[in-house]
Amino acid sequence: MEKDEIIIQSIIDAAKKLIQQYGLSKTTMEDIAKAAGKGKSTLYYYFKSKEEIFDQVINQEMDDFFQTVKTAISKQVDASEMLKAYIITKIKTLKTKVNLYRFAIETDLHPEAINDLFIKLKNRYDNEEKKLIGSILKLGIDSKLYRAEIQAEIEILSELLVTCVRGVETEIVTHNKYKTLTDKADMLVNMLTKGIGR
Amino acid sequence: MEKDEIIIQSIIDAAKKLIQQYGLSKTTMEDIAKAAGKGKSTLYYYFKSKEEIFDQVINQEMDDFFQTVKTAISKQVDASEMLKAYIITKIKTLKTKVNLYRFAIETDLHPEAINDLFIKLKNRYDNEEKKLIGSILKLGIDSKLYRAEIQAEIEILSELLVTCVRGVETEIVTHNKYKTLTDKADMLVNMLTKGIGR
DNA sequence: AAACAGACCAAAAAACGAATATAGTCTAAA
DNA sequence: TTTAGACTATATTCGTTTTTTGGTCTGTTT
Repeated sequence: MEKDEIIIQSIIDAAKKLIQQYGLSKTTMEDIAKAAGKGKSTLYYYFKSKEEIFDQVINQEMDDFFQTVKTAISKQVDASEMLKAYIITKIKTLKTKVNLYRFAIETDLHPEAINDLFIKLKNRYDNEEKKLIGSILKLGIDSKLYRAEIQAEIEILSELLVTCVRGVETEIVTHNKYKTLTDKADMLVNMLTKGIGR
Repeated sequence: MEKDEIIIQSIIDAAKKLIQQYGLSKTTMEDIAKAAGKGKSTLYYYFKSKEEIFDQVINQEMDDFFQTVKTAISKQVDASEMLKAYIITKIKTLKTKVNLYRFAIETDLHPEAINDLFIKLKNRYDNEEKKLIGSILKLGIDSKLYRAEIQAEIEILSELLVTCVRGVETEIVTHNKYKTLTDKADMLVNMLTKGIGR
């Protein structure tokens, strides 16, 4: 890593820690500067605004999140197991992140600033997620696990799956129903593969 | 209808209209009284608090909502068609209600009062919805459309389906993706019955 | 009594202005 | 090139006053 990259990262890390402790709105540029052992104006040498720092913090967290899910998927042997791993890992990781930022969520959630943030994140990662699921389905077809006919509908099916998992996600995270997670994941994937019809 | 029932309903109707126009928090007891052509204290003769009036308004709307969905389901010939009708009618009806209360949602959504409301509604209707889906699945099994084995998992499967539909709901309502509604409903039910495995 | 109105009150919310904090800039020094 | 610190204009917080509002009480009409 270049020297200035190290400094940039140390600033982001300082901001990350402060956001976790105090929330977005209570974290000031001076707090960050002090925590990073720099003067405030130094931050403006590396970043053009407060928002840019926050964006980077959030992007790093999201990338980390996504990476965790991808790694879990890559360890599985077939498409159906991958889908299960996707659901379970995603929700578990979400839980730890929510826990990490639990205080920040409490203090910041009401202002609509956070709402804009969610929209930004959704636009950014929704598509990647669809593509990820799409590639798993494709793999399932190629390995003869899934019927070839679904190839034509793979796009909308991926979208549907992401949406369904998001429903499960919301249910589980907002109502603390973690016990049912693996059951639901198994059932969803079983239903998906075998169907309930006779 | 009894005379006092008529008056009670007229008060509720007045409140309903005002809530749609101005939102929960901007609708005062005096507004309601004036709109109903009564004095303020008269409202307290029929209702014990403002909250009680609002609860009744919301309950009526929810019952109406639920009734619309049930009616649509009852017109279908088999379980799978019922499930499709459930998804489509629910989301369409939701859309019209959201539209009706669009202004109220705008002005009221931030305060956490509305959050408590959602929790109340969820607790109240979630279970009814699960039972509804459960009964459709049961019907599907009885009519040999669905495999008998799923009988054992009917509870958790209903819960899963409600959750998935809620995901689709959120996606469609918050991102105005109404065009994809019937496609998604068809695909979800097809996936559910036939599965994608080979 | 049943159904209502209007004055009334305490408590909550809105309005307002002063004090404070904060994002971002500028200048200069290391 | 990198950093600090003083500086400013704007946004936020905070304490105070004023207004609004849910709810009660008293009394009047039906």
